[in-house]
Amino acid sequence: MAVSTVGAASATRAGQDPAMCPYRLVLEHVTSRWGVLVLIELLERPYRFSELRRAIGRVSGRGVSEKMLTQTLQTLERDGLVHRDARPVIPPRVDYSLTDLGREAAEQVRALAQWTQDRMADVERARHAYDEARQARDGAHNR
Amino acid sequence: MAVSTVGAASATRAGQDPAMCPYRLVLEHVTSRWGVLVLIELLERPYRFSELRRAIGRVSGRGVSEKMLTQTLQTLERDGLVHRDARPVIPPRVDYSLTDLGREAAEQVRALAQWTQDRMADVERARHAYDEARQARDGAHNR
DNA sequence: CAGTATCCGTAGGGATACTG
DNA sequence: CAGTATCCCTACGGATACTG
Repeated sequence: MAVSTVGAASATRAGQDPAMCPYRLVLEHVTSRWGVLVLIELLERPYRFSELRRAIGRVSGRGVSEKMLTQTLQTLERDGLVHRDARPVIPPRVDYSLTDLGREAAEQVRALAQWTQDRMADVERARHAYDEARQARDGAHNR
Repeated sequence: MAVSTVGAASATRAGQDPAMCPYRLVLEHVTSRWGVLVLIELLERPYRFSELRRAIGRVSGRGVSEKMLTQTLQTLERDGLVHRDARPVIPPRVDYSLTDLGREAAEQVRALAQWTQDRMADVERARHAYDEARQARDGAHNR
């Protein structure tokens, strides 16, 4: 049975909408495109800004824009998940790391990401089955 | 230490970009705004289309549009997480439920949502601290 | 009821240039 | 290096109307 009140949903644009129940906002920060990646990477070790940027955009297509990374980090910092350690040296050096709270979140996110990877085979099979069924249907429809 | 390969990230627009490593796509489907809510609701019990629509948009602001719910459900169905049971009666009746695979995903998502709720107090405190520190800084900056 | 098809607005997010 | 400030565009997602 349900764990408790999680089943109570809300909606509206995510962004800054004040009319949304507060926990949904945090959830969206954590599950956001870059939020997910930032948390997972920081679970490994602390990172500097540009270092993190490169780490995230490692594989395929271009990575995060500076703007988005900044924005993501600020949001997560404000929520108390990420710690920002800016040291007044030249050139500037800023290290980002997880807080205890952030680590808890990151572990859950990583678990989900890991699950996704582990189950990719099943997903791929489901997709092919779906696509073939669809094609058969559309074919019948057109003849 | 890291569980394995999850730390390897990718990027590019989520949508249908073929150049993104496949598991990231599934992760984005699962963590998408409506995907999260659909999975959590369906964990409770099966739902009919409109019923699900209403259940999701229960609390605050307006809920999901038909379009978005349809799209979300189709994506999740294609990924093999949701089962669609369309019965040829009049009026049409379609029930959505979780597959075994979907249930695994949904449980992780619900755990994350639950965690978020449980830790809201900490998050709120962090936010106030952040906002005050920021205001103090900006104040000093302007004087 | 359960969708599909269209039109359309907006803000999410990328690229670039500039600052401390 | 680590950001901020701007410009700009597209695709996410809402509203509406129509179909099976």
